[in-house]
Amino acid sequence: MKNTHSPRPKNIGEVEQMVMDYVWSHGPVTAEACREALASKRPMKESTIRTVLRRLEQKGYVSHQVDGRTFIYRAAELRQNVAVRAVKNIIDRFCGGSAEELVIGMEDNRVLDRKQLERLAQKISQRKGAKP
Amino acid sequence: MKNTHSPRPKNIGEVEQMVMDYVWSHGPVTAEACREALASKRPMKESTIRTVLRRLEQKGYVSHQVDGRTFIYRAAELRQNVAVRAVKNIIDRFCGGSAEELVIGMEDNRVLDRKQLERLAQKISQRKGAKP
DNA sequence: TTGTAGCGTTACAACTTGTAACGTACATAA
DNA sequence: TTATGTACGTTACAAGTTGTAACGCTACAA
Repeated sequence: MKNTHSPRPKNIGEVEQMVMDYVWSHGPVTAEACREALASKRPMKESTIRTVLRRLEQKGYVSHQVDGRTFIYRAAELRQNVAVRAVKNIIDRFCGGSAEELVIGMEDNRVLDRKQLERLAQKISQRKGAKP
Repeated sequence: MKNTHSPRPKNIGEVEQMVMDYVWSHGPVTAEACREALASKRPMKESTIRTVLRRLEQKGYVSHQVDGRTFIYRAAELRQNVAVRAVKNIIDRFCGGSAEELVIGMEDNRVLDRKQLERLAQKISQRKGAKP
């Protein structure tokens, strides 16, 4: 296994992750809406949630657009794409770019069970004909 | 997409990763051997490499065994398993535990190309009959 | 004009990561 | 037996990250 080190992507903290979850689940949000939604799980002051959102924007996870005096934040990328990039990074770092062994290893480690693997194989075959 | 947050695993730094790469590639190593091997890419003082190895041990990536006065460090887990756990974590955090969409997304994002997907499907089918 | 909603600036503590000087324990050569 | 070197732990420190928030500024409403 070779090991190509790609530039490590900006990590995401625990609170940051929570906020992203909310932004991904519900569409564009204001800081206040976000704060209120997370209030039960994670009470935050207004300035706190705003700092978090600002940092998420610096990291490229969200972007904002101004509506009057209010910032509307929205996810800059699909959740799935972020996940894929994160996985790609792991593959580069640990598997020399080859994802195949990894996926097989996912069964050995029960990340995917046999049923999921079968559905997976099926989906893959369905896509055989898809355009590049 | 639900989102179950599993306890986030100890991250691994850049130098730590390099050291792990070496430990994974070559079997059990002493601190000195490790230091010499990485010297061209990353010159480190003796105490530095030892600190790194000690921290890696705290994080559970390596374990050591004493031989006379010398510590022999060895990987505590297969590289592949660490990779799989890292991926599993991403799946839990981003995909509510379902890896399938992720793998499909890996083609859309060209992490896996069509050929790899086909080999993958083939490998999966080969394993259909394997014992659990 | 004055309160206030909504944002940026600044700050700070805890933690992580890379780096290393220094100290300690033990073995071996002189 | 003493001096020396080997191999390790302890301690430290700077830079970066993350969570948290107080404060202050500005524009709009009453």
